[in-house]
Amino acid sequence: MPDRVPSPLRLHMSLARDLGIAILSGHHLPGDNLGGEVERSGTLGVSRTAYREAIRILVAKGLVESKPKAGTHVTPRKRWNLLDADVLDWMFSGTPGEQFIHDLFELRGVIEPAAAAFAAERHTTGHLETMDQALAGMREFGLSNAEGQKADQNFHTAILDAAGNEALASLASSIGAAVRWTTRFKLNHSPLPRDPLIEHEALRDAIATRDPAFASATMRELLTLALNDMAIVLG
Amino acid sequence: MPDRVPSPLRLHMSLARDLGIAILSGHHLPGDNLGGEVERSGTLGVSRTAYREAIRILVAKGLVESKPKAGTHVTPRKRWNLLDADVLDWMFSGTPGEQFIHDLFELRGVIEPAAAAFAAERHTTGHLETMDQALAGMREFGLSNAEGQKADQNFHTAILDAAGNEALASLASSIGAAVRWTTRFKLNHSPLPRDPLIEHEALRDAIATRDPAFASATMRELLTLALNDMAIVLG
DNA sequence: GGTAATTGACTTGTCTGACAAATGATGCTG
DNA sequence: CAGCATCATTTGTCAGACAAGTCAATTACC
Repeated sequence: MPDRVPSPLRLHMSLARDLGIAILSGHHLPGDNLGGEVERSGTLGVSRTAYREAIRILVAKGLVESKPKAGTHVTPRKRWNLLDADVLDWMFSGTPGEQFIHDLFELRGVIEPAAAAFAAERHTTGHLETMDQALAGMREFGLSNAEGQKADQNFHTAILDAAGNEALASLASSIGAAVRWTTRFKLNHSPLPRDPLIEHEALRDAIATRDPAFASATMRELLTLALNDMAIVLG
Repeated sequence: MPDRVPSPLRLHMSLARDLGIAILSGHHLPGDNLGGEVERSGTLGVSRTAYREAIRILVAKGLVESKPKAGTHVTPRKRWNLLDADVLDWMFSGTPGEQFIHDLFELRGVIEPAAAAFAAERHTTGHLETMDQALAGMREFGLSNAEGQKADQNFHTAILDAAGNEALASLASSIGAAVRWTTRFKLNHSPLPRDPLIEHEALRDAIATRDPAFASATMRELLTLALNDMAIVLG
């Protein structure tokens, strides 16, 4: 299977991405008017149709709202779906604010230990297998390349999955973004990043023993270490 | 200010809503093909433009995906943004599955105690005022009408807000949906629902004392009682 | 003179019809 | 039988028009 390169983004998605990034990066502030559809689509050199579809996407993600005569305005930050997969992607395409990184990790600290506890109670052999495959991937490729990073992400997703809670599982993409950011950030700032494989294996075993409190504590440990690594680099 | 009635949904949003509900209610299963754009927009009696904008919204929320020649397919459930405000609205416009309700409350059980702890540490007087206003609303109107239910929701949102974490705050709409459902459900099934005002006031005071552990425990208590109420009604 | 209803102009919303681009399926070729 | 070229179908994009909505100025009326 020749690694299907993801088909280039459609125009409307590409537009939504560009506008989304412009908003998330602070280039357009909440309350700002993006200008009329005809005017804006004109300067962008695209049809009003494509531009409107892009706006519909942004509206769906809570970044803007548009009313007749009033135009398209950036919504207050509180209304943004910050945990949406695309929004996080757009956020991390640049350099997100330090505060937001902190918040996202704090969310991890809330979600993942709880998920680990549930996973300890409810996991099936299938979930363990997925986790083991992910660990094997991390072991084989290391975290310095895309394959290994994907494996890391798969490991954390598998735990959310094993927790047997759809609402929690919906946060997998958000957590995944944080996971990706961690490795990317550490690789950029630290020449020899500590290999977190041991803690991951310990976590897997903790879940396998079906001891919720133990699994939760082990997850907390893993997150603490990950956070320490970043704190050290940040100074 | 004469209570602006929310302008009727635009056609594309209305279409997205209808299709979204059809998907969430299981009328269209994951993998199902929604049919071609021309065909479908024809039977719905709308233009392809409006139909396409509706599809863009559903794509943005992860419910469907469309590729040339392949058509528009419902995505696997795992890809759905179940915590999106609109998706939850659509979900609760019908009768959501019992398992999902359970999952959502379990998520509340993870998020809200943690948020209460953070709120105890970080809240400002402004947050306390908002909470007090919400409590006043609950006291004045009761939970049997829209005003009071809104106040209840505002109270919980204020706590997520006071936690000083944007990522957590993004879950406000999801939590809010669960809160709305609780009261609606209890009112429908129990003639004299227990008034949860006392616990809310206790929670407010717990947060005001700036004792994270205490605030967290009080929140857990409130949630336990709410869950018990529902369990009793469910039998 | 001030307030409320009316009109007007501008912007988003919707429709129509056409062409471009992508892709799954078909059938050909080695 | 595998791989490749072709084709037909469907989504993607474009252009232009009209409908519906909303804000603002203007007018009418008290």
